[in-house]
Amino acid sequence: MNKKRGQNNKNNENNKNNLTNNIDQIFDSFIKQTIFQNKLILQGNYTPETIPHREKQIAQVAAIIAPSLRLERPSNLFIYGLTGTGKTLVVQYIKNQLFKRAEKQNVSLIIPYINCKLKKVADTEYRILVELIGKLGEKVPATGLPTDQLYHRFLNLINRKKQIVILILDEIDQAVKKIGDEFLYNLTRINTELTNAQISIIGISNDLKFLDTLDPRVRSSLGEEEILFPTYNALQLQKILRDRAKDAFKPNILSEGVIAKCAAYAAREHGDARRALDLLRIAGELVERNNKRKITLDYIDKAKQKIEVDKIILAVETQPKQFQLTLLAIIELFKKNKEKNKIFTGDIYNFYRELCKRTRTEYLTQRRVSDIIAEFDMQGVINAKVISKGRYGRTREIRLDLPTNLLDKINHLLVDSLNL
DNA sequence: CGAGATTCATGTGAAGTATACCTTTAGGCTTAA
DNA sequence: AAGCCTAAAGGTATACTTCACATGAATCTCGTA
Repeated sequence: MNKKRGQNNKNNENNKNNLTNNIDQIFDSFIKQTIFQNKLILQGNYTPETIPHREKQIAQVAAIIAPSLRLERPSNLFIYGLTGTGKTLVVQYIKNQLFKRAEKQNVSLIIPYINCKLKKVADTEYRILVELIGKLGEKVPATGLPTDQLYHRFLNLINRKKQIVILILDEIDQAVKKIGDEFLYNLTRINTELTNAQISIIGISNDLKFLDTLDPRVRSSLGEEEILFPTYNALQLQKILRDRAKDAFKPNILSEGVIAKCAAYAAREHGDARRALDLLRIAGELVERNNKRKITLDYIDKAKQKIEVDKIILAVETQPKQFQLTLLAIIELFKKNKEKNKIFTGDIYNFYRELCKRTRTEYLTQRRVSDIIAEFDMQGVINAKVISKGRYGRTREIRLDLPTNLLDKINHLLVDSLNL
């Protein structure tokens, strides 16, 4: 991205009248020389026809929710496994199949899918309900209504006729971590108030120990059935990649060993298939951007770097202003005293106050900043631990395990977006 | 020298406040008979 | 008189503040060996 911008600038300086021409050229080269046959196939939300090495899990899930086709309530299901092990994919796949079948048999099924991780979309009980009702085709305000009224609306909405609702809650551990497990209890209890419809819940979690942290009541009802998704090994990853690459790229685009390398990288990170596919896709995009016709091994490395950078950059970019200021304070402090490698809340807060003064921004209290730091920790941007320094008090010890070049990038990004 | 008290800097919980937004309601205005 | 619009009243969620108390190991204190 940066590279492209740089080129544009240069052209711009050379001859402003040529600008549209140049853009045209860029577009042209994109259209003509694509090495992709169907890039969608490599994208994260694509559901392929077959899912290799997940036959057993598919069968299990299908067996568990099959009763819905007879309008019987399926057991609640809890699915867990590390990221990129195909949990969401399998569930989506079965959801589609189930829909087809339900249509044929004239059974009324509703299967809303909600990702609880999305900040500002579904990270409170209220917002999850808003999202849920929205999926059912009804608009509700983003604020202002009592939560239990949302429950009532939801209830009435699905109870209008005899039907089964299978609620899919992805990244459920994130939501519970943030807002507690009470909403799950409420959801599981809805059934007792439903006369026509029935609801069951599919919870998906990346956290293997998540179920243990739940309130026993919730645990027993949510975990009526449990399925573990094991990680893929390198060989399985290769098969997955090969299957998808076959249709995604035009022939003769991949050099020898590209797939193996992608698979090896992903296998090293607990067999994350999504990661492997991203690697392949990004590598392809990079190749295309450089007007080459062949994905070579070194592009995989480039793609790997780009993914890591992009992921964090995106996370940083989308933060609210106060969060950005806090993060900037953390990063600047780290750059200042590199040798120490750890900093404390108090230092951050002071520096943060200074930054606020510089940007003429209202500053938040330390109480709030403390919570913000805790949130960054949860998001995995920083690494914080509450420690006691004995006589010298108690604080969070914050570490930042990011490569320096990335650090600088974020730094610049923040400085830019905050107008410093 | 060691057990227990003290201390510091901030974590953390609860309650309160400001803001933005929602629904309800009542009054006022328009309209059409 | 019926219908519609508007503004006020009363309510909620969320982000933040204020207040108050909790934490936990380094350090201090003081009695004892």
